[in-house]
Amino acid sequence: MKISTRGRYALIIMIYLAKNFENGNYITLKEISEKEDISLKYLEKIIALLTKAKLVETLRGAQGGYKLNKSPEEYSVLEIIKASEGPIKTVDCDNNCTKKDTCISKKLWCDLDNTLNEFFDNKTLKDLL
Amino acid sequence: MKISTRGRYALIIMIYLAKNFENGNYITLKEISEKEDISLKYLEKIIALLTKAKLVETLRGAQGGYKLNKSPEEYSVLEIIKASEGPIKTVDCDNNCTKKDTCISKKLWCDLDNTLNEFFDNKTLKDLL
DNA sequence: TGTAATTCCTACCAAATTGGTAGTATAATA
DNA sequence: TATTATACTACCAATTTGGTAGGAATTACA
Repeated sequence: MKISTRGRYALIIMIYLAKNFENGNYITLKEISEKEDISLKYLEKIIALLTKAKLVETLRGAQGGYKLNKSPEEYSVLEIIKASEGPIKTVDCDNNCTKKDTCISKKLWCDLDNTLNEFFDNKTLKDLL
Repeated sequence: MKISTRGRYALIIMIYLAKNFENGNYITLKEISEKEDISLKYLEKIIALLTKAKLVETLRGAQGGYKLNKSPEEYSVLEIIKASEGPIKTVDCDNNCTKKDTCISKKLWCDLDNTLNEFFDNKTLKDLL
């Protein structure tokens, strides 16, 4: 029942980019790494997830970096969490489960997932600034 | 962001005991293990957490086993989850964190923990039957 | 056109957590 | 005292977490 550093650092990155959204420049990971005091190499791995999910725009090479591709209020925290931590599924009740038809707590976990999805979906990146 | 088998199996055990609460007998883990198809040895380890938290009453030896010590509607799901999985803390923002004063997402994680606590606290063991 | 800056990609690794198994000691009951 | 249970301790494999390292590809700019 933990949010791992992947999700937390992803959010830190996105907040940093959001703060610099207005001027439209690309921000390097090096800058974020130094300002937030998180290893560059680890941030590289985490932002790769955000890039893959098309949450950020990237430019390689000199003067390159990352920036948001829409304004902060258009990002839900949910999409950032999902991109970095994967979909919210607090238990693995998949179709392989042999007891799924009689499982008495299935509804509980379903409700939990819904509650969490709603919690994160109701918050935008802008709300965090 | 997962509920581990500890929490899930703990709940299964408690639900099983709740179903047998009326007759007042001790239920053996062996029975639960067979009915729920979960290894006896693993269940032993999990119920030890519930015993330690005084959520169940135990009797050793022949005719022994486990039973609830209060009625199902008096157990919140929260206390069962806490006993088996530990307190709900989705991120480790402890006092050691050097950035805790400037941390922009601290409130988010606090709200999240509160939401989860409330979610589980509002449900009793009886609600699951 | 060369070079510095920067992302992208792949491989590797240690520590912690998860999900168990096994054996034995202890207690209660018939 | 034999049987039935829980209690306790130690161990272990697989997975996840939280990284590190090195180099290839790309771009801007002097």
